[in-house]
Amino acid sequence: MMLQKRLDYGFSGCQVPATLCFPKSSKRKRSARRKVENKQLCAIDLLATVAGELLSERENCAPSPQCNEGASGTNDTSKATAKLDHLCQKKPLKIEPFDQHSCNDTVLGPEVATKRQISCGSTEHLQILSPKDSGPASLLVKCGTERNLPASPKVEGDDLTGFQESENQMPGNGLDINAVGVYGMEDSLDLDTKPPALVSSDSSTEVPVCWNYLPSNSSLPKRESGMEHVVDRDDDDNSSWCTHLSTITNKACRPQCIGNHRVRKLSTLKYWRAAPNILKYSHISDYDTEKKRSLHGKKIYYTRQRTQRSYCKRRKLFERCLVSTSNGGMYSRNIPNLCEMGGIGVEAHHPCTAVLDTNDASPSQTEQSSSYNSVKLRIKSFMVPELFIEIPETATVGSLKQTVMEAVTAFLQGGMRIGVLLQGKKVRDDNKTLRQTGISCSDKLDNLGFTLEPNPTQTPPPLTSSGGPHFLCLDDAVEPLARILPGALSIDQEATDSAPQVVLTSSPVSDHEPIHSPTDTSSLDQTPADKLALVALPPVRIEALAVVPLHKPRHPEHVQRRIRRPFSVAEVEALVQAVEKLGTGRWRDVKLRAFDSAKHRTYVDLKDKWKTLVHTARISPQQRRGEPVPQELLDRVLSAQAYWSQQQAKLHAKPPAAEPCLLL
DNA sequence: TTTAGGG
DNA sequence: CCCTAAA
Repeated sequence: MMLQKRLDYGFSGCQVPATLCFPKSSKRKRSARRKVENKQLCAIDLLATVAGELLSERENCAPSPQCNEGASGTNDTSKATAKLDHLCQKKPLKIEPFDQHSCNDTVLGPEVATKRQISCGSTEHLQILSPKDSGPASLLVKCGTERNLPASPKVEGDDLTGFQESENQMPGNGLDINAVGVYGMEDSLDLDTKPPALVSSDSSTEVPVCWNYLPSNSSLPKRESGMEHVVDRDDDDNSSWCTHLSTITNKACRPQCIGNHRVRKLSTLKYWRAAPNILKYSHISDYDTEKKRSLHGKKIYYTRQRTQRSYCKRRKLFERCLVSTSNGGMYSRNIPNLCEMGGIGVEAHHPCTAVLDTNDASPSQTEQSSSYNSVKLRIKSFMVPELFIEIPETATVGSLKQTVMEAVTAFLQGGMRIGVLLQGKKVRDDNKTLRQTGISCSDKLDNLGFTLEPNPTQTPPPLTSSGGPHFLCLDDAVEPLARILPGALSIDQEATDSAPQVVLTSSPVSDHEPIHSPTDTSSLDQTPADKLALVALPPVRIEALAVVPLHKPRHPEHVQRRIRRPFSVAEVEALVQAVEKLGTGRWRDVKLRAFDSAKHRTYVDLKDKWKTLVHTARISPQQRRGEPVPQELLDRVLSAQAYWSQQQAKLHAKPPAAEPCLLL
């Protein structure tokens, strides 16, 4: 155990690339609409098809001659589906770790992980790739007049140079299976230093800005340049657009201005905060988080405020790297939480904006344009839920791949569903047309998001992978930081620490936080179904859903926001009891007394909770949200608050006075 | 590190 | 929950 460091990989989601568009099955005339609805796939179903195929074909993957010929123009989504099926069946997925610090998308070979500096406490990029050598994988579904342009090849060279070079520059390797260049949008916007944009001389193409400054232009073989050959002319009359199963870093390296709807320069600091749940590295356990904090200092996760003023060269180098990845895919923000398995970037293509904007046009107008009136969405990727993997440092990259594959496979066994979010609200009625739903206007398309959801009717996937030395588990909604350690090490330090601890009070708040073993079902209040339901968290209000670059967890240096973990009534009870006893100014003692074994509750948390409790108690019950706290408890909160604030006032009044007695 | 308070 | 200032 001592000799074998383990690698904790937190996956906030794997991205499964996909692109599709579909007709807007909505017309003014009811009959027409019915016709459309009957004949064409509902958008949601189509999405499900895509996702399902992408996710299920991994088993049956016959070699494919090619799947990369451009799709022929058609409005028929059944053809589109067929195309998707075709693609999916022929394209097994692969799991590849790659170097986040290089634009090469360098795929690691089967070397030992340690040789690649995939080391403990760091996070490496992982991605789900389209199959190697399968050619440009286009999931493009033709709609309207767009044509499929040459897709970019995926680079899978063995050149590890970038990686190696970066090793000394980075505070650590990021293992980030999440995808599209989300790194440091905010950073990028604020830094003056940007890598030179590498712009192709080919007017019809744009070569992404890449952070490794590899020479790149369109004349170079794309397989060497490691960049996508992006053709993107949304505004063309031809509505030409090219999509592909792009890889994560490829996305990350996309040019800054590739279309009005593609890139938003947003200060993601704001959105980061606005969508903490999806942004955070929530798979990292508190333990890990705290470990990191202690390692790097508690201020490391500030973004620019800090990085700008106080960081060393290494830091700057890192941020330089962030810059060029700043324009990753567009992703929905304010997705409720990662337990809904992340958002999916959606891009809107408007072949005929005028039509889209003429919802109030006369029927004839609408009718006339209806054939041209389709909704084109580009789903850059699907995300699978967070996974937590622990793997020996001596494990090979190959086994890492295998482990990740098993994790993904295990999850996918349960079946998937697609959720549609429009402006942050879940669209539940599958029978509505897109137009009825509002998925037709350009502005709303920007607010469209997709989630992958586990099929609730399926049995949860096994928590452990079969055979291998690696164990993995799904993050569950309540305990998103769950992890399972390999073999005999299934009790980690934290468990060891907390297990023998004696809770001073009969506090119900012992820390059941991480799942330390597959058999640990002792978590309070949680049924297994709850644990595996990725939407089990309490409903989260979603404000305006907008599109921002996918916030994949950023560099591990940027410790992510912690998971929100609402206090249970039992915890509130314990807190109230402790505060009654100790007062409102001794949060550390409160923590020790009542929450000592709840590692995820800090004294700051308790103080904050008390603050909110007091507030809750003072507002009307109608205004309260979340799990209702018994009025009796709230009353106690108020009285304790009153009492202790009075005591505090007395203390201030006459300092020499003795400490107030614990009357309660 | 803790506390206190604003965000 | 986060972030900080101040103790």
